[in-house]
Amino acid sequence: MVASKPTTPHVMPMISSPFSSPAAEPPYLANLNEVQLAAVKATEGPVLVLAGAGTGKTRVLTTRLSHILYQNKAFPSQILAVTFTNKAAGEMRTRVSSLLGDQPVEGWWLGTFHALAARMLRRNADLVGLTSDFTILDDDDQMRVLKQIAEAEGIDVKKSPPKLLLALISRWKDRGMRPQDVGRDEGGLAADGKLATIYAAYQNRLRTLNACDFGDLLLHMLTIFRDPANQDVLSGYRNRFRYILVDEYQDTNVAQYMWLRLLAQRDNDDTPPNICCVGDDDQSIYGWRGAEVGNILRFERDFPGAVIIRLEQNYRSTQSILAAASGVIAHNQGRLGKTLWSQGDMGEKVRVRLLWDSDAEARVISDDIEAQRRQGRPLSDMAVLVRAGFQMRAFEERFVQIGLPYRVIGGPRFYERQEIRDALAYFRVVMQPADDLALERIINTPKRGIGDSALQNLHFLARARSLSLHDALQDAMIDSTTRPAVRAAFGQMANNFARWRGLLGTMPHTELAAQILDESGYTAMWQADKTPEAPGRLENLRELVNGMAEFESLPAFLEHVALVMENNAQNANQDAVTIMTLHGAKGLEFGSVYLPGWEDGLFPSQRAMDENGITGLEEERRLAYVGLTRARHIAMITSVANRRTYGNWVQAVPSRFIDELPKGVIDYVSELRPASSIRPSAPQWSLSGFANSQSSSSPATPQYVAGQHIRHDSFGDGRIVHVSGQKLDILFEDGSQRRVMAGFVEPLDSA
DNA sequence: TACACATTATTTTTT
DNA sequence: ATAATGTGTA
Repeated sequence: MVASKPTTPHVMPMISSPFSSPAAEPPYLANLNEVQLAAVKATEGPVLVLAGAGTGKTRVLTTRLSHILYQNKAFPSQILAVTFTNKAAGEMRTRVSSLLGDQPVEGWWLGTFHALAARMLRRNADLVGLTSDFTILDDDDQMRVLKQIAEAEGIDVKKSPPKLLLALISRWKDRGMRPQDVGRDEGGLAADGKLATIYAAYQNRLRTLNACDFGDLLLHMLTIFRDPANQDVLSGYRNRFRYILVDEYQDTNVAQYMWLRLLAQRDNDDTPPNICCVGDDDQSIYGWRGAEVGNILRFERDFPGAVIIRLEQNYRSTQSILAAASGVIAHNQGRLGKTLWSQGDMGEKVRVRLLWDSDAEARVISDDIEAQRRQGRPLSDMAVLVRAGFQMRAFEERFVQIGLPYRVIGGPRFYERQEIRDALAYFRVVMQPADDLALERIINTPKRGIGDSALQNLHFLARARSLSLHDALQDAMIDSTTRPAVRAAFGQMANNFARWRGLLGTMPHTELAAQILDESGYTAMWQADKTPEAPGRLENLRELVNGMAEFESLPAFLEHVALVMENNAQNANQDAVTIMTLHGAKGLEFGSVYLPGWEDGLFPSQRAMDENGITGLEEERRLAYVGLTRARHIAMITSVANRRTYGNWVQAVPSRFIDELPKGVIDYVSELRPASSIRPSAPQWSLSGFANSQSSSSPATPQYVAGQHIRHDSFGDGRIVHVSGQKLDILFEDGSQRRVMAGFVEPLDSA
């Protein structure tokens, strides 16, 4: 096999270089293959690099950047490099520096879309009615604002949970739509059809709070860029960025795409922009978050004259793993199409294990991990990749039980812990008195005798005089209708905040932070707390203050917290198995990868299929592809016949993705025996659909045909749309389509 | 206001 | 099953 013809990059006239031109072929270009080299050297004009899994994408990206810098085509400050995660940004920074001989590269615009947009917005906040020290709200804050607004609009927050409203509004923002761009009735059924109104009210509220949510960072920049009155702002950035580089392009949403487009175009000039987007349509797994695969599929049309380079030689996985992954993803329609190939060994077949329940699953996987470890493989080179967070617990429990070191990625985040959020709220009020949300959070934490009614009173005062809650504290002190005890509490708060604010800049910010936590009584509150978590919380607070030392100032730290929601690497230097979600595993690789929970409904997720039909299913399939291609040598897929869901046992059917695996590269073993021999209490159901069990073990099971009406114990009545062996695809009356074993249903009509 | 008790939703995936 | 809410009583 041969790599796809390396498309010759078209040569553009060299732009004037800030430094003198270099001469010899730089050392960092060694060891790249032909296609990779082409991708690195095609620095001018629009380039799309389709990088299959394990084809050396990061290497190409970093080398390309080094190349631009090494050749003095641009100053670092003239490069815009967008990554998907902060971690990826960090990695890029380190690798480019090391390619350039360990020289730190300073001053380039490298970061996530959100981090970069925030940086721009801080400089131009006044153009959208904010000040440059605006607060970036996290999920929790957003939800609270939205809840207040929904309630004010008379919405039943039970029926339309703020979480859902927020998701819908975020989706609008992902598509670059402001309230005025949304039609009155576009909100659908949510919130009694008033979603558009709520959205508008929400945006107004954020502006009063001098706050932004994540989507706003981009949305506000779009608003600024598009206003002819701000042409100079846009021009400024356009002229600055000579080279634009985007990683994980398949996961960009519309707003991000438009932001890029605006930056890439030149004023009064049709010179094609030097924009390089790297991605893989087969690894697009964030559609639910507004990502548009269309962006990558449309690249050539968006950027005429674009060069497309395909990286197809895989350096990561064995032939078997690659074949398995390719076999699954081949079932998707509408791909750009790529053929991964590798010169590697066949390697071991991909193991597929059908097991009784989640305990067996955890046991089988942990046994294998220990076997690998005995063969000398480090635990850090192994990972359990789950579809959903709740699957993690079974593995944690098992690993604890047998004393296997592990680390969970993506669990509850440090900055989402209650005590951390409380502490941050104090800091936020100090920095940003208008931050009502933060003040509300801590106004009675620790208890100060400010209850619901006192808070309502304060709200009332604030609204009457158009003040922030913080400023209303002062008024309340002299307000005669306020009870004296409450008045005193308000007064003390106001004084405290004033004093702390006065101390800003007079002492190291870590010291100030510690002082705030002490003087507010917050630390004392946890010291007095006798619950078992209290010591841990105090420890976290200490860690928070220590962590601040790395930052220049309190605001710089708060910015970091808002945007860099990355997990603090717990026991990072310990040799441990990684447990994480499939989403979290994107971009990583491991020697051995364990893929549990391949059951229809869990993976592919029922919800994905119900909500987005075939599109949802295809995204799930891409997730399967991502999972498999994380593995270098060993991949093991497990599926379980019984899974505990919400506390009770639910039967499951092996994932349809298992059927899609090419038989030749699979080692398929079912450890299932007829149910009766293991669980006398289990219902009369047959496992004959599973491989290697004796078929026709239950002659009682009737034969079904498509079109037949059936009844299912838990899902109700439905109609069979498809029969494949003992597996039935049934469309239930609630509208959901599920795959269930024939043994679980009974016929309603005798067709 | 605070605590004990009852009820309820939770299971996608995250910058 | 569990954690997070809400409700009622002291």
